[in-house]
Amino acid sequence: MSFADLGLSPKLLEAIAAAGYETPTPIQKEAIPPALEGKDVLGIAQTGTGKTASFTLPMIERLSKGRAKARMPRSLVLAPTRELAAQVAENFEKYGVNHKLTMALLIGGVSFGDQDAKLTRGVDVLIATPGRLIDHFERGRLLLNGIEVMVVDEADRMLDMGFIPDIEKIFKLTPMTRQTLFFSATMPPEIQRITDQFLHQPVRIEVSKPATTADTITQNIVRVPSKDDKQKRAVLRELIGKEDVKNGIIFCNRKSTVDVVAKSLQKHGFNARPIHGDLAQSFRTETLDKFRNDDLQFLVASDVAARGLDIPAVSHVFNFDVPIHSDDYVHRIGRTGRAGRKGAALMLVTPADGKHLDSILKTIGAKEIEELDFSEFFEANPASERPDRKGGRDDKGGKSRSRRGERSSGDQPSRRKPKDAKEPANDQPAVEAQVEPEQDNDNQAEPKKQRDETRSSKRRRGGGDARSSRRREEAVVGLGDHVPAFLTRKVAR
DNA sequence: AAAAAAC
Repeated sequence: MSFADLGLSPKLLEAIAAAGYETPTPIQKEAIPPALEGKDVLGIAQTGTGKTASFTLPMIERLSKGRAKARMPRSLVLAPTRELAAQVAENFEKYGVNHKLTMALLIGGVSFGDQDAKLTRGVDVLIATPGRLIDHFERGRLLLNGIEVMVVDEADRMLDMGFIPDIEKIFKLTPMTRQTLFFSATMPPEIQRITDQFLHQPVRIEVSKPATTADTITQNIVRVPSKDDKQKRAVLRELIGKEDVKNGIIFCNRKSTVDVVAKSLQKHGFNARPIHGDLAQSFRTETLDKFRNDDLQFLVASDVAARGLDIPAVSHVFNFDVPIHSDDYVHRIGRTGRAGRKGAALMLVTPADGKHLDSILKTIGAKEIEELDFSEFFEANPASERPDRKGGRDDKGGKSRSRRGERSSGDQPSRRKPKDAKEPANDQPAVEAQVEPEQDNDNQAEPKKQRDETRSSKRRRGGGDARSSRRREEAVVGLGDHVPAFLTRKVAR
């Protein structure tokens, strides 16, 4: 079975071959033919299954005939995160090399004007995260009634993120005659309801999970006696030193922990950068690019990077924190051992993590994960009375130029009693955050703590609560004097 | 116990 058997055109087959693919994956085999016929597709599949190409290829085929009008895109792909949207765009570029398709990527955190200019010129493919798409729409810069194909990617994740009302709204703005390709890793009731409502006799395709746990990934844990993050960071360094790490992702549960761990690794001379949703988009993009190009060895990440991102050939995944939901564990370690390669997943487990570890073991269907013996390390470095490691840090920390001295006391574990180690990460970012190495974007320059507070209070006020989204639906914003009547009218379906 | 996403 080859791509040629799926009914794709020579132009497209050439691009696929040029990209180095020969055999379609199961979901591609099953989804592409009905999609080419114009049928709706409901794909139940995770990332790593070749899902993206299963919708980009038939879309390119379909869009190769016809031309886009200004502000009326012909197709729309919705993705939950900016990175994922950008990845879909790359996919279109890769497979669309022989087609003259125009494309716009509407995501937050980047300039509005460039996106708008593209919309004005007319695009065949619009790829977006829901927030920015609706923003454009409400400014009257975008019409969705020319949509021929609409794709919803990672729908269950959209549900987790509270995007479902937005998705429904967007569905209602597109013509009923559209073709819908809908993908979700799981089918919770809310998602089922959406597909019942908006898909027309879809071809349902379910592919099994990509080989995750047992097959290609070696999983281990390290028991850490203290839940002091400082000790965990020391263990992490020790662990990295013992492993033959080509490149690795280090997952933390909190954004603040991501910052601290990244800074700490940098100070110890590791090539590491943080990625999470509070960092400037330019920095996120740059970091991922570096990681993909092997210019970066360690990506310290929140769960923004746990799902969906296509980062090939990661040799190691480190779970600095035990994920709260066992699903997240599966997604995190799924970043390694991809495409049949070998991978290692290592996790730091403190006594407080027992419950979550149990649920992870249950989920992956294992009685236990083999434990690495770190007793010698802990004997040499007991958490409570370990001498301040600052000295050890300083001799490697030539990069961290400023103000280290004035806050030395803040970083001493002895200052804190185990009881109030409740928010271990909380006071430490303030300590380390300003030593930001080679970053020059303005977000980074602000004192971090304040930045976080501003953002979270903004979110609380503005965030997607029902009232504000209703307001959003009713108000027509930014259209000036010329508001076409059909735009102020609700679209009946 | 979190994270993600719009100015």
